[in-house]
Amino acid sequence: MDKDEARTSTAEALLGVLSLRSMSGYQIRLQIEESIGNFWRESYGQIYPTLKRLLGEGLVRMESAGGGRAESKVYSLTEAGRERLVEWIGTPSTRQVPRNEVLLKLFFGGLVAIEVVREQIGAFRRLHEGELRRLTEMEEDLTRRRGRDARLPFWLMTLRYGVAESRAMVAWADEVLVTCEELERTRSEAELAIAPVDPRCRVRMPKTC
Amino acid sequence: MDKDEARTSTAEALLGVLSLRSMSGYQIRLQIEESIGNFWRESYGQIYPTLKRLLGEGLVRMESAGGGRAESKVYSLTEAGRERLVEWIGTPSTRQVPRNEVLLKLFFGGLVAIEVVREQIGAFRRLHEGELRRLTEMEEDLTRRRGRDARLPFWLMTLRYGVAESRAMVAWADEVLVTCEELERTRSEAELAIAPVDPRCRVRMPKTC
DNA sequence: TAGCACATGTAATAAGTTACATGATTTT
DNA sequence: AAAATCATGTAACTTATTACATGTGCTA
Repeated sequence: MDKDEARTSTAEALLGVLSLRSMSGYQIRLQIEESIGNFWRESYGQIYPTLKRLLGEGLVRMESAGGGRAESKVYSLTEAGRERLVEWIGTPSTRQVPRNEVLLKLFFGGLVAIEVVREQIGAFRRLHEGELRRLTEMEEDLTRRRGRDARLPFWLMTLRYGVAESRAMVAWADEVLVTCEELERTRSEAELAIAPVDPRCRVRMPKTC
Repeated sequence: MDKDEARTSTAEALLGVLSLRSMSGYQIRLQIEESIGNFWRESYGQIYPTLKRLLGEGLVRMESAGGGRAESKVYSLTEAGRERLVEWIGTPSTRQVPRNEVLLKLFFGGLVAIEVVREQIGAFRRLHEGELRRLTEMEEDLTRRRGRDARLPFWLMTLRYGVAESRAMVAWADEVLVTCEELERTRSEAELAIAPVDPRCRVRMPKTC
């Protein structure tokens, strides 16, 4: 259990979006949402303090602007900031195990009726089907609107990631649903083996059965 | 931006592993690692306080045991605990966007030399290739050792998730690597278009070129 | 004039990791 | 005797979200 200077990449995410264009903290949030929002989120509670820190480190520069609706502080990337960003992109990425609630429930699925599991996985499947549609639309939309931008290929590749993932998840869910059916069949067979062959007998069984 | 009682499922994860067998806090950690460790982690800093809370809520029961190497507290699931667990399994799961550092770097990949991107994605590919091998081994091992357990299908399905995911990630990485090659080709063509047609001229160019 | 979009910022809260303190027993 | 394993627990710290306070200027 080492510490190893883990740190998260909030600062680098901000430097990244500022490499697209100069922005206020408010705009950074919107920009994050609509560009890297599929795999990265930042809240104001992170953005404003981080911008202050980056300013202190000389990685961004700030200029007050009153032109818009409200008084705003427009941040831009400095040369040092750009260098930091470029350096970070080349740095090995660490991946930590992300928690997965659906898998946690599935793992203990033996404790509940099989329909409960099926419903859970069904919802998961629908979610990823929706994602698939949404991402495909984004792909088309982005290509239409930013066809000339030299950075488009990189943006599309991140979208393709989501597509690949959701496709795999839909396929996996289908596999699980088949297994659920098999389990149900096995269960009712086991039930039949215990229960009397004549179905009429079941009706006459007492409640404790 | 609503709160909506988000809560995480640390407590339920503990109830879940306690449904496998009664355990001490220490053993819970080991058990988590080797059963749901592919998609769920807990640290002692979470486990011990949560156990205390669950005990207070009557969801687990505790018995001191001195039989082992050291004095230990063995926790078991109560009926209420089991009910809570079962109820939770049927509850709709929420998914929040998990941060993805590799995608963040790829998104801003236009800022660096293409080899840097390729190295980053190459490492990602190797990681998932390794995962694929590891998970497949786990699958075989688990089937061999727990072939009779009625819960095995559920355990295998969570493993299949990882397999499906890593397979998709390897395929995606290959797709990205191909795109990188294309980008490189396009770049050198653009370079050629600017540079004189006769390659001998390049050698005679001054450094500033 | 009410409400919305733009805008900055912080305090409270939550969740979680890491590192440490402590100690018994077993293995090498 | 040293090292590893089993075991409990907490304090410090980090990270992040949420909710709120505050205010401007445009639009319906």
